[in-house]
Amino acid sequence: MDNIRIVLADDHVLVRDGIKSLLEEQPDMEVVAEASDGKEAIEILEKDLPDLLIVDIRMPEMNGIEVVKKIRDNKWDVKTLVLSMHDSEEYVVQSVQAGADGYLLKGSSKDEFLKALHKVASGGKYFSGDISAILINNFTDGKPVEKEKKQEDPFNLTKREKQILKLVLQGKSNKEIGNELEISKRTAEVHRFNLMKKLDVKNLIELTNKAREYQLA
Amino acid sequence: MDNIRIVLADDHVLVRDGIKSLLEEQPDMEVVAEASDGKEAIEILEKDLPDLLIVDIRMPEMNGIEVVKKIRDNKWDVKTLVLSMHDSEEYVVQSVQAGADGYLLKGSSKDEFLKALHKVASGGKYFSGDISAILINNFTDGKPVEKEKKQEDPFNLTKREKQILKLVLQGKSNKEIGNELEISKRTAEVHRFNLMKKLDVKNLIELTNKAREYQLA
DNA sequence: TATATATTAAGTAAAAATACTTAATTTTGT
DNA sequence: ACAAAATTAAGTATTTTTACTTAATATATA
Repeated sequence: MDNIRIVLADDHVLVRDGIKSLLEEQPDMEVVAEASDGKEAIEILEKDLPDLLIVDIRMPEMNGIEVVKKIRDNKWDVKTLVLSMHDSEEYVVQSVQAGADGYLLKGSSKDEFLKALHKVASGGKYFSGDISAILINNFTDGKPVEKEKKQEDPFNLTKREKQILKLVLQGKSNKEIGNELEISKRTAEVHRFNLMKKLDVKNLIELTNKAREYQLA
Repeated sequence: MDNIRIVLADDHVLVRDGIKSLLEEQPDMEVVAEASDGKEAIEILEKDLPDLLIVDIRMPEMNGIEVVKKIRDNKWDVKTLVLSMHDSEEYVVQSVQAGADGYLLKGSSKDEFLKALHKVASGGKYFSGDISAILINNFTDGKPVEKEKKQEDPFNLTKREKQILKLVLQGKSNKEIGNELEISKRTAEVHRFNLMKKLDVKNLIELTNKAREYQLA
C-alpha cells in the first residue's frame, strides 16, 4: 500500500513544522506540500491532488472552510481534516456543511490527531468533541439546503433587529439608537429586549460574544 | 554536558505535541514538563527549575509575559523563549521588558526555532524579526523601571481593579461581583467607575474592547 | 383579501449603571 | 514609622437597562 500523501495548510510555520515532524514519524504518511494560506492551498491542489489535506480554519486570503468548500464544489478526491485552535461549535457545523471529513479541536492530543488522520484517510469521518457521527449524517443527508440557510442565522433575527444589534454592539444606548434610526427610544428598548431573548443571553457581554461567535450583525 | 531541560507552556495540546516531537529529535534537548496555562507553568517552576521555558504569549489564567515577569521577579534561573503566533511589535517590547531571553514570531521556521533555542540556552538572546539586539540593549540598560511601568500597564490599574475588570468582562453585575469578592456592591461600583475613567471609555463595549486590546485582566 | 409577521411605541416597575464626592481603614513602600 | 497609595463603602441623583404587557399600524405572503 502506498503512503498517505498529505498537504498541510496553516499560516503558522511553526505549527506546520510541528505537525510535519509528527507526521514524519509515521511510516505510512508523507507530507508532499505545504501552504501558508488558502489560496496557496488551492493552487497546490490544482496541480496535484494529495490523499488528504490538513487545513487550519483561520488563514489569510481564504479560510480553511472555504478551501474545503472549494474541494467539494470541484469534486476533487481529497479527504479534508480541519484543524481549529479554538473550540467553537459553529466552526464544527460550518466545516461539516462544507464537506470536511474530520475536525479537530484544540484539545486534541498527538494520539487523537493520528487516530483522526487514519480514520479520515481510510474514508471515515472524525470529529473531536461530542459531535456524534449521527448528527453529522443528519446534516449531510437530510435537508442540507434548508439547514444551511438556518445556520446562517440560527436566531431568526429580523432586518430591524440586526440593524439594532449592530448599533448595540457599537456601544450605543437605546436613546442614541432611537435618534439614529429616528424611532422612539422605547422601540429601541423593545428590539434590544427581543434580541436578548432570541439570542438567549442575559447581559451585554454575552450578547456581544454570541453575536461575534455567530457573526451576526 | 547535560541535556537542556525544557518546559513547554502552551494551551494548545497540538502545538505542544508538535514542538515536543520536534525537540525530541534533538539529542541535546529534553522536555521535562508541560503546562497548559500560565498558572500551571508557575506551579511546575516552583517545584523544579528547568534550564529553559518555552512559553506562548496567549494563555488562559496567566499569559506568557506575566509568567516571564514572575520568573524575573523571583530571580529564578530559567531562560525564557516567548512564542507568539501573532506578529505584534507591542508583544515583543513587552516580552523584552519582562525579561525574556528570546522571542519568536509566527514566521519562524523549524531551523530558526532550533537556532533560537540553542542561542537562548547558552545564555544568549534571540529575537526574530527586525528587532535588533541594539534596540533590546537600549531597553534593558536605559531606564527600565520607568519605561516598564508604562508599558506593563499603560493604565496603572491596581490589582483589585484588574480583578474586578476580569469579572466585569465576564458579564457580572456589581452585585454579583460584590458577592463573589465579599465586598459591598457599592465598592464594586467604585472600582467599575474608576476603571472606566482610567481606561477612558464611556460604556461596557468600549471597556471590553480596550481591555482585550491591551490584554488587561 | 385574509392572515401572519414585523415594526412601532406607550405603561409600569424594578434593577443596574453612571457620575460624582467624601471619608474611614488597610496596605505598601521607603 | 510615616507617607502615599489602595481598598473599602456610604451618600445622592440621574440615566439606562431589564422585564414584561398591551396594542396600534404597517408590510409581506399565502
